[in-house]
Amino acid sequence: MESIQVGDFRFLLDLSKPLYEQVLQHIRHAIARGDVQLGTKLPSVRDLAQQLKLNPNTVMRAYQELERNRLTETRRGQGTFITSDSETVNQVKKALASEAVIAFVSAMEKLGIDRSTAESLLKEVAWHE
Amino acid sequence: MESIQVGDFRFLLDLSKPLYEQVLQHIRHAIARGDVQLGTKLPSVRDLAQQLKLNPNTVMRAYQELERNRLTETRRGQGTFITSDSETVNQVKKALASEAVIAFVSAMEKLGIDRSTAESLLKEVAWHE
DNA sequence: ATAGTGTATTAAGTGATATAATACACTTGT
DNA sequence: ACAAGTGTATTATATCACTTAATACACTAT
Repeated sequence: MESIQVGDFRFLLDLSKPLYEQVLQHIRHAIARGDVQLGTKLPSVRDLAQQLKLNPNTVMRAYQELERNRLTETRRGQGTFITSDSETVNQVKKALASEAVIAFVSAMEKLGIDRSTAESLLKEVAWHE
Repeated sequence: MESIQVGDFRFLLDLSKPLYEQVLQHIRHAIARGDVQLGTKLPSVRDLAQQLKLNPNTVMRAYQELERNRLTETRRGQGTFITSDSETVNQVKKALASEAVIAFVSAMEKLGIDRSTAESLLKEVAWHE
């Protein structure tokens, strides 16, 4: 596996999930983490496609999903820009975190693992902060 | 959505994931939770297929995956039986729990959420034990 | 003008999933 | 011996999501 650096972003693609989804998530996470400055321009669709060796349509799909989440804004003829509204970023971040929490709790319930046991399991895991 | 009861199992299928995977997970979770007695016989491939309105091949695929996990044993001409080895069940349960924990921690890391914040989020969730 | 943006369209290819129709090997009960 | 019920294998077909490809168009900046 080789990771590819494009601008502020580092991409590591595999075949486990749809490519457009991986591109979407890489950028979304970078924004949520605060790794990229708000208001800055994303690589152009064609640029990113070429560097990641993907079809422009595939990158396009990721970009459109980002805009649907209001994480980016499109300016015709100029490019796609990360939103400058930190509140939007926080909302998205919170929503994604909530999804992950719900998925975890759901998984524990399906396995019949109670709360205290689940908390013990969590503590056993190395946690890089 | 309508859930279908077959023997000791309750199935609720949708189109969000492969059908064979959903069948697999329903049975696997039932075993992990201890909802079914060890050593008992699963519905026959044809029976389950008919009741779930699936193709026998689809059910077959789920059953083969269960056997790969050693959660079931096949006796030619007799049927597919849940393992009697509770240790195997515990191992699988632990492995699945571990996967879920890792997925959760990974999600938090990707979002740049630290441990204490993640724990707070977990506490906000209603937890049916 | 020219080059660089996002965007839309149409076509084609690929792979995973699911169904369908059969056939075979084995076990149990009669 | 036979029939019925098991798991299993094979071949074919259909569908759908994803991806690529090749163009074309509208807009913006230099």
